[in-house]
Amino acid sequence: MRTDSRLPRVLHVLLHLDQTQDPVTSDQIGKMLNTNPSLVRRTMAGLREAGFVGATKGHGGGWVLAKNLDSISLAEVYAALGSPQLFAVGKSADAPTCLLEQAANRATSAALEAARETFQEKLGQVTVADLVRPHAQEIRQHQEKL
Amino acid sequence: MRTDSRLPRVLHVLLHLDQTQDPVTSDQIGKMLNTNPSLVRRTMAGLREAGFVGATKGHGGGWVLAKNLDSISLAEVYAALGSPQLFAVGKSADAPTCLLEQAANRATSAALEAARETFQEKLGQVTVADLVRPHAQEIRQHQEKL
DNA sequence: TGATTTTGTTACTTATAAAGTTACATATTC
DNA sequence: GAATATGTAACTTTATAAGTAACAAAATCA
Repeated sequence: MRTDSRLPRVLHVLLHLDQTQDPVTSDQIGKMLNTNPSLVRRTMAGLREAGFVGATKGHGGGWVLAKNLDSISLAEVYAALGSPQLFAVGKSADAPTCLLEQAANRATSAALEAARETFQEKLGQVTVADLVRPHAQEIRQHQEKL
Repeated sequence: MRTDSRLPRVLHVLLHLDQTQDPVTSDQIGKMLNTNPSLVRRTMAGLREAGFVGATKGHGGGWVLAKNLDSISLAEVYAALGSPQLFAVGKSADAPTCLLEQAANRATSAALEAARETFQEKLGQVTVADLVRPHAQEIRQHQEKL
């Protein structure tokens, strides 16, 4: 498949929404993302369900932030998108009978799961607001290690 | 795309090759992997170039191990495959001009790169031989932490 | 020598999931 | 009632590994 770019895209959108009070239409967002409004609505749906944004119809409608960006971690954004498939690499089969194949799958899965944990940890340590606060991210991560 | 299962597949093959002295044909390997000989040859090509296996043509030909499995780490196997694309998730664009998009990409890439490091570390701590030596993998990893 | 086996490689098709597109019902505002 | 937006369903496109077919080259066997 193509590379899934929904996470950076919605982060981008959230940062833009934070810069204005007025609702931003899917059409305007589509222009920011170089895509079309329908895809924007589909992609943002998860964030709406999670309560991070609100959408209103009709004249003057559009998307607005419904929560402060410093109270939303990147991990929550990823989850709101439905925790999309992270890896392009995976096991050979779900439940092979061959013991050697099982061993190969176990080792592959173990490395992938460890990587997934790191990914989730990293996302959990950063809020969306941190992204535009230079070095805040590094400081926060350093403090967590103490 | 489909999930890339080359890593567990070639690990599976290496473990099988270790169980016999005779060359194993691509056709026989194809039956183990539920695929066809041509794909086997294509997939194994990297391991041949890396010197992990050898292939001989003609009657009685096929694939044989060219190196001891306890001297091959999973990281080396992954590299021999050409270090395939690990993630299904990625940045929104390569070099966006929007500063907010840059920030979104930076954060996404940072989490992915941290995950990749974990993946590589994990693969580096295990040899192919470890896969069929129960608990050897855990012991080795525990020792590395000391 | 000539038939057979097997790899090495190229070219092409299929499968899968996100991206992209189109269309329209529904809701809100003017 | 006209215009503006979202919500959603259906469909097409794209990208990449898997899968397939075909054949030249090399090695073995009779």
